[in-house]
Amino acid sequence: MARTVDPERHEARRLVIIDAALTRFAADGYHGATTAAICREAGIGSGTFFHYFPTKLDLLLAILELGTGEVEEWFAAQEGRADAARVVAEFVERTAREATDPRMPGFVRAVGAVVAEPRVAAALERDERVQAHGLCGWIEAARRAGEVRTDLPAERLSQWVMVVLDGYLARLAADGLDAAAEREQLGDTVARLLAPAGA
Amino acid sequence: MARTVDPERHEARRLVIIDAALTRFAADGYHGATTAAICREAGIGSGTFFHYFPTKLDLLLAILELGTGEVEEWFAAQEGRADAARVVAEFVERTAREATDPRMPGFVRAVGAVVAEPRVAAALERDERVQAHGLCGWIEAARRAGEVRTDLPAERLSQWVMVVLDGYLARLAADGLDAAAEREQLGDTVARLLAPAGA
Amino acid sequence: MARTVDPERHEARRLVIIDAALTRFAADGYHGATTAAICREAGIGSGTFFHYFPTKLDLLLAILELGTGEVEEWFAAQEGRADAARVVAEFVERTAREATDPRMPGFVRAVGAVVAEPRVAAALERDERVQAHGLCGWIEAARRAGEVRTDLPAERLSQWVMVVLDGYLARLAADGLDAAAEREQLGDTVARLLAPAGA
Amino acid sequence: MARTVDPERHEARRLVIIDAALTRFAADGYHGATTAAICREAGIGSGTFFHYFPTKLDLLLAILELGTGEVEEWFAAQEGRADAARVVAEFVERTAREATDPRMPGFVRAVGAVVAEPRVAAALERDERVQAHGLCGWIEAARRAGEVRTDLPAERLSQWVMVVLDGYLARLAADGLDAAAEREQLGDTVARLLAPAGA
DNA sequence: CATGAATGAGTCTTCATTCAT
DNA sequence: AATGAATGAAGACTCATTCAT
Repeated sequence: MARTVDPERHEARRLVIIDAALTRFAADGYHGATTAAICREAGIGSGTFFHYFPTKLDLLLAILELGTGEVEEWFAAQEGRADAARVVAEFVERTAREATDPRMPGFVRAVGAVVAEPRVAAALERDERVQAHGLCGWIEAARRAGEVRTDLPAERLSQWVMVVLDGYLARLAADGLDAAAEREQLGDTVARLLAPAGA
Repeated sequence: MARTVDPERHEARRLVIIDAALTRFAADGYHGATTAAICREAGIGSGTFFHYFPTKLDLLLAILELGTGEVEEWFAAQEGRADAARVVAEFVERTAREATDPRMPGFVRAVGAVVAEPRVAAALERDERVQAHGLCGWIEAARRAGEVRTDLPAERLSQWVMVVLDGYLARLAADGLDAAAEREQLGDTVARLLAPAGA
Repeated sequence: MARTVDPERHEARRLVIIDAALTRFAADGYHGATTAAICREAGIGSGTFFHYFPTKLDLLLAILELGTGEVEEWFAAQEGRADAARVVAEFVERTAREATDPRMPGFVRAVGAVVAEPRVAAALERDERVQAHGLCGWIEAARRAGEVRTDLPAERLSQWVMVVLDGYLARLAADGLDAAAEREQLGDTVARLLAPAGA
Repeated sequence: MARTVDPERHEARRLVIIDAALTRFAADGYHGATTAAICREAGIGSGTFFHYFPTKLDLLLAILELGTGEVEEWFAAQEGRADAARVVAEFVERTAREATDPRMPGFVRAVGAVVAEPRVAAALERDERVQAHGLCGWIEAARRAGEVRTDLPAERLSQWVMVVLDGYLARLAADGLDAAAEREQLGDTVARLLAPAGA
């Protein structure tokens, strides 16, 4: 009788809810996406929802952390590579690929609606730190290899790479850009940004 | 006889409310900023609010339109100038100056929370069209003057300038960038983006 | 300078407001008719409204009292007549004629929405008393003349005449009846109600 | 597995709310009866209210439809009877019995306050059609049996029966009539209305 | 007198969250 | 574990009424 807690089943369902939430948040915004709508999308009852997440906000945070974790893992997987400039370029490509999910820009906007919440601010900060730190290391290495301009410190350069990446995501949301057509251009823009002074 | 209608007083008060709303929206987001809080900030009663704006959403739209109008006027004022590349640079500077208002990034995020609303989407689209159209003309002129790369059409280039501007605003909000320190860098980044191929 | 209070002008304007209110109340109900709408209909400012009536409710009461007064006057004008049964019939006709104003049924319903208000209840009671009392006297006289049934006291008979009159008004409102076509039938119905037992 | 859905419990509670609303509407009118007051009367939380009815207006409509349904059922149950005139009389009695609920007249007035609402108008129209149609059939039959006057078509006669019924309800509300004492008189009045010409 | 801008108390309604089953 | 009925705090908005001009 005693249903042993099945961690796999639990995790699978958790992911279903996260995916449903991503869809609803992206389409309707954080406040526009009611827990009821998320439950409907996930095919669960409202009571079940709160078995998995104590709060609607916790669900948002879970999605955020999932993303941060993936970035962390990605950088961890690059450890030891010698072609620093290539790593930076591949990170940009990776981000562009992520942005291919049509829900991404909407989700980013949804998160923006709740940054006043300290826990969201913290999660966002951590995400940015992970990205900035990851980028910074490789940009520094590329700089030493003479593949990147030296008039600015690596920290600021990685911030500016993130400026372009964030802007790219924002313009996708605004329908100003076509994700498929502009992925290449994104790489070129970052290249121009990082190019040594007299290239 | 006593015509109490004082259009100036009316307009002044309207601006007070708009300013208060800008503050609250930026700090708490669209949904986080209650009409009560906006009224408190503006020093008016809740009834007065709805004397000036039929809806909280209409207030947001009024702010948006105010911004669009200023951009329109700015471009109208440049009409006839011959130094196209300089105009583009000045537009970027102008945007950076606007971004100096610490409420700007927060407000942009607040707007993002309501894009699902058709009227907001329309207002946003109009704003982007005005910016894109204004930029596009001058970039085209600068291109003909050989001051801008020719491998991409002016339309796409203006989109990419907006990528950088949007990203700049977003990173300011994320505290990744320091508005005062990076304004110059912004100009340089756009310059690199637009520079002719073999510069 | 000293504008002497012009009682005629004042009374005229008062009637304009009353007329406008009758229109709005009839069309939108008591709560549906906002003071703003009544002012618009009357062509006055909202401030002026409260110069003439301390309260929206007082306006309703004024209309009610106007009606009661007219009934009172009508009965006073019949004083001394000898054809009692004819007077009763003429009162019914008079009521049917009043009901010709397309706003009447709507207004009656509007009043119904506020009977919980003691002052309205009192005004209504007074109106009914005036009608019942007026009718009762003539029915009594007609009864003595053998023109009206004697199995019921005059008080109850006048109540039943009012049942038919009230029902007539209600059905007009419900579009069940056509005012023009059924006025004659109304007289016949009351006649049947009052006819001596073996007629 | 635990299907919590208990349709009986749901329906029971729905009826509790309807009953509470009938009480409040009757006492305070449609606008005077706040949802809060209805909830208090029903012993439920404000949130529960909207679990059962999407809108205060929908609650009113539900009551209306309940009444219409009962009339429909009543007429359906008479199907096949041969004593047409008796059926008409019994319908009048039935209506008088309904009017015994002291909340009835007040509720009717409450409905009157919202007839401007199209949905209410439609529900009311349907109710009247059901009553008129039901009555009309039996009056026609009675007419053919020589038990009812033939100088007016059955349609108009049923309208006039409704005039008396509506008026009866209205006078009860006005305290002009005593429900217990006058029920018999109601039957007599309708009988006089329908009696063949030379009775 | 006439005006209409300003007011705030009061309403309906939404929605995240709890809990008995 | 899963469910969904129940909850009530919170928020946008309406409108009769006041008052300075």
